[in-house]
Amino acid sequence: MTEIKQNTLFVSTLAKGLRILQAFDETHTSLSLTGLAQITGLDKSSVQRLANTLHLEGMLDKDPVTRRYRPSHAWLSLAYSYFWSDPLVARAMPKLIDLSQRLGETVNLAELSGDRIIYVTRLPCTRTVFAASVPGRTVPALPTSAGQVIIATFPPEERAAAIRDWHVKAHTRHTTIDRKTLAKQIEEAAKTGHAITTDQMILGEIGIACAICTPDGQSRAAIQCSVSSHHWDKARIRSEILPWLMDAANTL
Amino acid sequence: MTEIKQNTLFVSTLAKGLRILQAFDETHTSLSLTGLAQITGLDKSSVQRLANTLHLEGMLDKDPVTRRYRPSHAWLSLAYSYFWSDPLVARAMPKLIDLSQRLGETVNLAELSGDRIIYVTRLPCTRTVFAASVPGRTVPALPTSAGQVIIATFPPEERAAAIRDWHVKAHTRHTTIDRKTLAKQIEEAAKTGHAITTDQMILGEIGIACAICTPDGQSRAAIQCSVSSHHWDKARIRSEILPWLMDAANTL
DNA sequence: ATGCGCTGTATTATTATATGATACCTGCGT
DNA sequence: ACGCAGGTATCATATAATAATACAGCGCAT
Repeated sequence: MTEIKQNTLFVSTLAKGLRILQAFDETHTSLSLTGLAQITGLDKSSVQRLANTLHLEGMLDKDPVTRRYRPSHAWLSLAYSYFWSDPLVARAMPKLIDLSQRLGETVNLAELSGDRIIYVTRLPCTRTVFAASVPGRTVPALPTSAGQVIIATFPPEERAAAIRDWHVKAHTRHTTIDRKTLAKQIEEAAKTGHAITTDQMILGEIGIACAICTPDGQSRAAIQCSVSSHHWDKARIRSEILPWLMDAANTL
Repeated sequence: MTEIKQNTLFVSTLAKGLRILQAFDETHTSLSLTGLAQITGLDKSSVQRLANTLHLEGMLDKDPVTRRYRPSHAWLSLAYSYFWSDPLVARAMPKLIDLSQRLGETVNLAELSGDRIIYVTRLPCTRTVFAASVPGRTVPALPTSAGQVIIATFPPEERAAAIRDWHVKAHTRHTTIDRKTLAKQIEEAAKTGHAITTDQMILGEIGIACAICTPDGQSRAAIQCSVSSHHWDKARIRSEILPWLMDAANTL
């Protein structure tokens, strides 16, 4: 079928099984056999066998009456294993907790994943949209505070390449998609050591981020704080939030 | 190899791939090829092909120098999909946030998963051990506050079966493993509508839980709060924490 | 330096095993 | 009562996973 990857070290059956798992997302919270077949593009019979296997192995729950499949608790167990495998999580967690208590605002550990930012751990302190309160969400890196502050640590060519090539997508009507503007913002982040963005992914949300650097000065992660623009302005953010964020990021 | 499950609807290759993923846990945060082979019991060649496939599909990161495999960010994306698929998470999140702010203590959404409790979302408010601060952790249901309060909602026979059959394992030297005692505690939970346990999974930790019931009175989930026994005693917990927990659980 | 052992990589013949077409069953709506 | 959609079960076929084997790289000890 898929003609590429005719490598003998590539197990296409397993790859197909993974496509079943990845068919579930924000909009597809439960899927029928035929739904899975449509999304994955796999044969109905294949989906039947693969989904059945995933079910027997505890990776998919199956509603006995609707026969629809759903992600199982095992998906959370995998995340749990991830948290242990990422050394930054254990190091950052106590500082994140302190920060969230001190600021009374949502703080996140964000990491670079390809050209996107993934929120690895989130400590929501105020009611917000659901997507912003659970870990694992990914968003384009370029227009977000965490992304900008990470890119700002890159050597010049890599930084330019990111600004030129990385994908952006408007999530709100105010998402910055102009690459000239993004370049300026990233340059600013390089100078000041932080980035503040507004209305990028969610309207009314301000993001503040500081990079977590390795000893060589490079960065793949950031500490990020999300606040409401109804309660905060940039001046107050700079005086009341930034110093704490900076300190936490620098001691990691 | 595995002689059972010779069902034509069972794709053993996929099942083997899943075993690779599940080889990672608290103690195995990164694994070499041979390490994977040992843990999974699979042939070295199979592991090579399966791990390679998982790597190419973005499910495993590979350290280019040590050649060791690690969980990838994709594992968090799966958790993200889970959060959307579980309707309880979206309903509970705002209440959990309010609770954590009001109490200033760690609150969790716990669900029953077989004979174990899985912490689905966690809002840590005080520094604690790492395992207690990230979602996805599972523990035996019987001795934990959340487990007891859930089992307490079961009809008599199911409750008895759980107390008799479900697995328990001592995590601390004070973990309750005596089933008579557990039966009493669960009966107490049925009467009072809540459960309070001490030193069950972590020394110095007190757990308080209230069940989240469906209209028919059954329960598969609980709101749980963890506090330190150095700062709290049962009387103060009952007066200052319980009413809020109860309220949150009852309105879900 | 030399050789050994360990771990990861690549290749191959063999056949086990995934495939997808097909037929059957069930429940729902008309 | 009927047709249809979605889920389930069966089966012949050849694709694609298997595991044995050989090769390469690295560290370690002699």
